[in-house]
Amino acid sequence: MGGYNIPKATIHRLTRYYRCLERFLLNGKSNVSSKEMANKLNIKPSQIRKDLSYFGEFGKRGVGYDVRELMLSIENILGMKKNWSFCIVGIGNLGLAIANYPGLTKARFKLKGVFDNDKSKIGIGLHDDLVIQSVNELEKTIKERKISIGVLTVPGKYAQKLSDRMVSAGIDGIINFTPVRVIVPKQVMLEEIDISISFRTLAFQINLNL
Amino acid sequence: MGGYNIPKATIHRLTRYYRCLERFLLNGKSNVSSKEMANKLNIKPSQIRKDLSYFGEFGKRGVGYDVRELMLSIENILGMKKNWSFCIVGIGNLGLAIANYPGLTKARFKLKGVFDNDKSKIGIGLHDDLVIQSVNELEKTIKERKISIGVLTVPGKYAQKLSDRMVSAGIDGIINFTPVRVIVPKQVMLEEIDISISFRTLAFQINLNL
DNA sequence: TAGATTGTTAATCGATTAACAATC
DNA sequence: TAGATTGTTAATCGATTAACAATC
Repeated sequence: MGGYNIPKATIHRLTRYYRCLERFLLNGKSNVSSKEMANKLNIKPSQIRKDLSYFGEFGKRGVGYDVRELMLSIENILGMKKNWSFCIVGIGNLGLAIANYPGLTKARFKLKGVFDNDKSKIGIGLHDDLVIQSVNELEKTIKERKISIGVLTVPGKYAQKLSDRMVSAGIDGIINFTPVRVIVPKQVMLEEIDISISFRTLAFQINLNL
Repeated sequence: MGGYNIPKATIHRLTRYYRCLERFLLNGKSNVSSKEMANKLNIKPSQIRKDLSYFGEFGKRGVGYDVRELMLSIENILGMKKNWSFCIVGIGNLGLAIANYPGLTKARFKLKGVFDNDKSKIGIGLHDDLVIQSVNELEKTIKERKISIGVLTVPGKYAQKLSDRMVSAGIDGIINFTPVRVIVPKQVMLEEIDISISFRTLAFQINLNL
């Protein structure tokens, strides 16, 4: 059941640590201290050490961290070298944008299914090996292709129903881009990205500064 | 200079309160208590009252909140009835998706400029009244059309430079969709949305649960 | 008036940061 | 050994939740 109670912020920072280590490695550095990393990232050294301590001991006292080793450790922690399969439900502009998002393939997220309920879209090819399928085939395809992550980019009113269907097909996690909050059982992981809320928050802050 | 030190989470929740009030109004309710709202939203009543208390007193003790009045107050707090103009820098898949994002127009965010440096895209019309412009015209257009929000959907390596250019043209806020963090002066507001981090966080959580 | 619910103060919880003993 | 830096404990900070006096 996992669940060490690790702050989400820690996970976000781990990806930043990794990118930082990549740069150090490129510059030919093989060892690095939490202080050096913290300076680059504009955070406190103890934050880095605390974050890492959730997962084990990766450094040498008095010496620091081996860049390559720490990268491997973070790769392990985050499951970065695993291959993840995902599908996109709703091939509108946003769905298409995610299908073509360059960072995902590099990060081993492989698109294995695309669904829509618009008959004019069904059957159209995507990338080399995919065809837009009817949402009727959602459950069957998730099971057959062992898809573990589902991306919801449909109009809000369909979000909960399609989320339920993915859950019933055995999906492990859902990324919900609709403005509607969906409910999933606790064993299914959920990330919500509400683009309009970022616009709203920004507008509020600008408003405050006037 | 504003800056009451209001948690970002409070702003996010205010938009949820507003949506909740919309539903109550539709159901013909004209008065509502923090308890009733909290039940719907699955949070604590004191959270709602605390959030509202940052901005003033909006209820009647022993009675609750007038639904319509509270909606108006939230509209004011968040600047929801103001018109906001924004531009998109980088008309790839993601930029196009945001250009066509349905919630934004409804929320009074008006697209006033679209830029790219790909010659094959420049000159193409978008919506009724826009044409994709060269990034050379970025500063001029931001000033002429009084654009206050800039959306960055370019490859990461161009992010900082284009951010700087928008800042120098007098932009008020930037929404950065690239995986690269940008630095802006404190008077410029910044929101960062890293889509790949959500995939990564989800993968981590799934990994943990195995 | 008695009951209900606010606005606000105090307590709790969780995350960040500082301090330091352990140790390379 | 002396200096450096870790891993971890304790202190601080900030946000959420509970409690309650004010008051409709």
